[in-house]
Amino acid sequence: MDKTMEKKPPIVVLTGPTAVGKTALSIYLAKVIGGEIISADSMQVYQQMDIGTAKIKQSEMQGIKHYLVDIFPPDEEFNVVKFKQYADQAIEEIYAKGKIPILVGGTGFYIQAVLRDVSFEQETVSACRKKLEKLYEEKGAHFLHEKLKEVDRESAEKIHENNVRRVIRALEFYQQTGKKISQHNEQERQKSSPYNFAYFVLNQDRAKLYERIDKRVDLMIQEGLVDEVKHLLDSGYERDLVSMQGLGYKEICSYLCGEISLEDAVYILKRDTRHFAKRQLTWFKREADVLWIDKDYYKTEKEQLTYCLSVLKERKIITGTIGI
RNA sequence: GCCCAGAUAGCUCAGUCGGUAGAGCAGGGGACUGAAAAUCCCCGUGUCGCUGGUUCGAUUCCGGCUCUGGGCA
Repeated sequence: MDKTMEKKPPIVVLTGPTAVGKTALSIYLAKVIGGEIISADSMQVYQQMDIGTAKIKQSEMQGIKHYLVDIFPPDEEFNVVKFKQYADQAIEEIYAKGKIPILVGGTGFYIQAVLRDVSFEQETVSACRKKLEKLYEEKGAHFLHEKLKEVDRESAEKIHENNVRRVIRALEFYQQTGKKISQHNEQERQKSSPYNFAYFVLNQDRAKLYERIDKRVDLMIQEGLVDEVKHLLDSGYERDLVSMQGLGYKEICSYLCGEISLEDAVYILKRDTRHFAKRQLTWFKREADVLWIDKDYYKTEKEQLTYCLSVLKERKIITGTIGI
């Protein structure tokens, strides 16, 4: 073994806002460096949800193994903790084969959990959250926020009282572990990554991205998104499932239930997807050590790939012999 | 051709009893550590259609013009 080589295990991340073109580049990259793909996408894990999640098709995979795609029914709740468990396991499997794991997908939160090896407290999913939700219904957001102030002042200062979901989570954390979530977060933030990683974010001019989003939504409708959602509802999967909160699903549900016209549903879906892309970008901007791949500069996939490879060689994630 | 109603932010519109204007949406920025495609926070100057008049002062009142709806011929 070369002593100068990085001791940390290698990992590649390829992300970016929705519809920017991650999938195509990821396959190209995986083939060239001998990698396997772990999907970092909170919605593509669900079976029967293909069109709306823009899930990669078997034929598009070109023989590259994908982990964490299509693994749960729509009524199974998925979250970061599960993601972290499955992803860590997949990473081990990939190393065992002597290959490089490539994390591909737009859920920045999930990527962070794996890359920084965030540890999650052992918590039992209890009635605790339900109780807090009920408390909110009865007493309102301000009351809950005041309650949080009593047990974890720092969190209360950081979390806006209208952000009920996060206020509830902070309270839940305290009740379940006896610790303050603000302290836990602070601890985890200090951690440095156990990996020798390259974190690529594919991006392009905002107006062009929005055009792509609009087109992709139109395409989803053409490909039968409405039927897909209808089939899910007919199969007994209800609107309030976590999976059904995904973009494309909640809007089409609203149409199928007669609340809005299809035209309005499409308009809202496009708009919400644009908003989502913006939020993703905000996340990536804040992440440290991010390598932006500007599509307006690296215009072709080949140029994008060449850039990636140069970084990977420099960081000794791949050896110098690999080329296109 | 005549009558009526409009013309104000990218869009839909409110408003100023005359002292140069503000909502929603769009758009922009931000937060995020067990729902994250979720959840939440912050950001509003624009020849007030053009042109005369009245006035200390007009986007606001009056006249003319242009355009857009609707009606009558």
